[in-house]
Amino acid sequence: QLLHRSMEVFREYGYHNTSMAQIAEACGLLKGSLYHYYQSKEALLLAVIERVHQQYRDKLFYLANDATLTARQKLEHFSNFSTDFFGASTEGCLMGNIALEISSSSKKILERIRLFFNDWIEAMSLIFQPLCGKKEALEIGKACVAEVEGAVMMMRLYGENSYLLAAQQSIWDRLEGLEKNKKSN
Amino acid sequence: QLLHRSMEVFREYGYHNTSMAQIAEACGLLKGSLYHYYQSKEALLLAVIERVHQQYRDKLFYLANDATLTARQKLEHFSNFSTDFFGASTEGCLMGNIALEISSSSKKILERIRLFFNDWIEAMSLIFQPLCGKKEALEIGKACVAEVEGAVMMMRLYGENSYLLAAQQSIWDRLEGLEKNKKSN
Amino acid sequence: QLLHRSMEVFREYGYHNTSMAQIAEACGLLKGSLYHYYQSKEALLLAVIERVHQQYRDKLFYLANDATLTARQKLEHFSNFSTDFFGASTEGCLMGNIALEISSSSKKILERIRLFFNDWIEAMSLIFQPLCGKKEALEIGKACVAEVEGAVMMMRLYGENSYLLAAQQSIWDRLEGLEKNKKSN
Amino acid sequence: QLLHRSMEVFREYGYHNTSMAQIAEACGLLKGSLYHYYQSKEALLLAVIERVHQQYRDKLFYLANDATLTARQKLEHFSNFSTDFFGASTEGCLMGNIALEISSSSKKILERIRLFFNDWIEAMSLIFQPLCGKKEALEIGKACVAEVEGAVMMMRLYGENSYLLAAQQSIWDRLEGLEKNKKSN
DNA sequence: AATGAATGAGAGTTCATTCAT
DNA sequence: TATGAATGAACTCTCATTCAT
Repeated sequence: QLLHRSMEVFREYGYHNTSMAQIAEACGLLKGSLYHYYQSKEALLLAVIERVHQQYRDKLFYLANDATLTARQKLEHFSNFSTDFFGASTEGCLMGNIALEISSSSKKILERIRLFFNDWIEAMSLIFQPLCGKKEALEIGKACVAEVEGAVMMMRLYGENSYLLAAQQSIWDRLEGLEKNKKSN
Repeated sequence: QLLHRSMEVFREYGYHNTSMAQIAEACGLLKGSLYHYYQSKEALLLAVIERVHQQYRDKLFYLANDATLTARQKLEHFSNFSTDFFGASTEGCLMGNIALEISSSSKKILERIRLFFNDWIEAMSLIFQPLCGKKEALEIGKACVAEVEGAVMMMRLYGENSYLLAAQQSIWDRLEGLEKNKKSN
Repeated sequence: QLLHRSMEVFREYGYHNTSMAQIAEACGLLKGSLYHYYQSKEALLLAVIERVHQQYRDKLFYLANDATLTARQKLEHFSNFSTDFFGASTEGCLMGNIALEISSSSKKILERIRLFFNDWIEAMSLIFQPLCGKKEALEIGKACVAEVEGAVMMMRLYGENSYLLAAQQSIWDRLEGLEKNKKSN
Repeated sequence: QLLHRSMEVFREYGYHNTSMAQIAEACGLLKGSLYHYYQSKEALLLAVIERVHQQYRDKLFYLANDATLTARQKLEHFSNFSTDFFGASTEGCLMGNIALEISSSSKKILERIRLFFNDWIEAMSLIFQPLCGKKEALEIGKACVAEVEGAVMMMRLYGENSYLLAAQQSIWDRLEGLEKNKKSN
């Protein structure tokens, strides 16, 4: 799959340090051939981002809306997904990696990545919403996403995944704190 | 100051998306002239990183060792420093920005950046060490650094600094949790 | 009609600045499909040139040989044709446009375009032959063609057709000059 | 001289059929080096055009304003210049060659070339102004320029310069016609 | 007859780097 | 110390052309 292979290359090498020839090679093509599918490197990245976002939506974010699941169950899914997704390699998160280096060169890409994080944050906040106010839930959602991204960044830097586990634990702690709070009321 | 200007450019545009001409212009030089000071782009980045690390050491990290300060006082300094340092712009953290994009292309730089984070983590853990075990303090230090970096990443992505404040609050919460724990023992 | 659409594109954009994809699009095809009709871009241009030449022959040049027409009547036809043909747009003359840019890259095309101009010059000279010597008529024919081409070039440059009218007037003046000459003999 | 060599290449091969490598080779450089002087191919062409225009101005057009010269003397200069300039090769006129092929791709260049022709037309009309009305002189100027350009185009097409001589003769005829007219009044 | 995936050469351009001045 | 000309490799992208379908 062209987009999947491109994603892997972009995630590992970043945007500016990835050449079309490199991507083409990873896809078993010549660099000129890529332009048959995407009209530019930026358009290719955009398509990659959209695909990744779609995957998150289809496999993860939609669960946040599922009324039959408890907060714990939802968070369980989110934790597992993160572990599977980020834990598979130490290349980190495509969205995070790209976001940092692209923000100076392509507003279009940056905007697109923001949409992804908006969704993620919203999903996280939906998990916490039953346990606290809407506004507080949003703040927690933002904090959780930032925490995971920070952990993934450190994971990439050090090539080890203990950070990721710690971040997940921290999120569970938040949940438990809120649960305890609620009961005591 | 050549290194300071270079730092700003690298932080904003990243490594691969910054050209020597751009740096030279920011320094009021022509690109050929840069090679009188540093023998390559990588060497220049290395020097920039060293300087930034040195600044952190001289202005912040050394405080963690100061036996006359309480944990709260130390954390106060750390918070203020972060607010001043990262809050001044939304370009984020040079070390974090570069770490993500460089990890695939220069092991040397990556190693150097790890030294910085090692120091930072150690400093953070020294703050918490009086309140808990050494091992736990280290885990907390790692988590705090990851949390701040994640917040700074989101700050760069969204162009707003609310994430940074939340991360600092979260760190204070950890401190207070430990303090309460200790008293109750 | 494939050749007609191709002609329009070549006339507007020239040879080197026209891509097969552009031509294909103008013909409602994909670029690969063009190669079912013509084996190369050059062959396509050649066919276009031949078709245009044929049209000139069939609609205009043959009149120069018509013994039942006077010089004035012939010139009338030529004037009207030019007005219709070149006046319809300000894209100029395919033959002239291509001649200038192709002369360095394809002798074959150049030769073919010369055949067109040879015919045109001969036709013009046939108009004037009854009024002067054969040799002089040839010179006049060459001058007339050059004058029209110059005018069409300026028309393309300035996007206005006053030049064309002036050139036609100048040709009429030549005719009238010769007629007066002849009568006075 | 970089601009001179570039002019020769552009004149012979046109704009789109000339590569930067070709120009560089003609200048004894590598293609990348050209960008030290001009930031793009278009900018280089623009500079070439400006230089050629300047040469015409300095060597020819200014004469049209010289009140100490008669119309005949001025025209003499113009004829000689044309003979020298266009007669030296059969590559034709840079301005005309480029004008035709560029008009579809660069409005900027086209506008610049118009400035050249505006000057030329004005100079020609200044020659004729003493002999007729201002408005008529302008029409004559336009016609003369078109005639020369048409001749130069044919010269390039056929590789012979008889057309140029005929065009110059035609211009002299116009002058003599006006002179006769004036005397008879 | 027509498609569209794929090619491979070459285009314009950028850039880290060198070096004579 | 600083310049700026020059390099050569690499980059993104284009395009005429081929070919299996």
